[in-house]
Amino acid sequence: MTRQREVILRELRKLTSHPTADELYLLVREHLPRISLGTIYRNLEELSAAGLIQKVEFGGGQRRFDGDITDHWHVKCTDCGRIADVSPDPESTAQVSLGSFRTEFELTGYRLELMGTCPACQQA
Amino acid sequence: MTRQREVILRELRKLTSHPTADELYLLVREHLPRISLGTIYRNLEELSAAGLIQKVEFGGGQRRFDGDITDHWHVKCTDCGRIADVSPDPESTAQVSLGSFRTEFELTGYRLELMGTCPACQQA
DNA sequence: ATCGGTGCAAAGGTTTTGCAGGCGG
DNA sequence: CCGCCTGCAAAACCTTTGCACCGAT
Repeated sequence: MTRQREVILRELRKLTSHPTADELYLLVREHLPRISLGTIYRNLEELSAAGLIQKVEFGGGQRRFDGDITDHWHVKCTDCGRIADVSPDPESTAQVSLGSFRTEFELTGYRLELMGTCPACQQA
Repeated sequence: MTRQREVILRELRKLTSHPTADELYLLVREHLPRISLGTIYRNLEELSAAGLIQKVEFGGGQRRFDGDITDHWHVKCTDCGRIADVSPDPESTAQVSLGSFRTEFELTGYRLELMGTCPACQQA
């Protein structure tokens, strides 16, 4: 755990905004002005592999990262692109059960991405 | 509906392999040798906007396209990367119901991507 | 002294776009 | 004749990688 990795993890955990590598780069640079974008990417990859953070890969856009590794889903606003968390209550976690799909694949996981309109865009 | 668009749509509908733009480019070029990759992308975008085809955007990889627009999901093999269809039977469609998520977003849709091991990779 | 991690810069791969020309209406 | 669509090429964009250097063990 280098200084760089430590700061990246700390800054990411401060946020609930699911930043891109580039957005995080700008934030981390305030603490480590000489850090490079390559280092950001390398460490985000490491942290993700170590299970300390989560990659959020909505199709079409660029990769985003989430410091919250508790079980939850994401919803993306189709108007402004903002991504928010959706907490998994007992009712909704029960909804996706890998056992009940008809396929010859041996299922190991899934990604559920919700789409909708955020409160701000609903008013506009 | 130009000749180019027509051929692209026809070739895509022939396949169940969820090709990338580039893979489709190679196929379409056998019929229209002078077509450009830019035209492929432009038309796939148009066709998708018109609801005639479907974009399949698994996170992390490159964009894929599906000529089958009936309601179904996709499963990606985590070993070989192959993408297959999962037919939605009455049992599994009932599993995802937008009404039961706890969020302030007004939900309009979702994307469910399954991950697993395909029959071929299970043996290997 | 060694080794992993870093900064920097360049490369890489995919997708988008500007532009002039062509085709159909 | 007009306007849309094309082919071509360049640009744009995000991410990865090679390399020399540094810092800590």
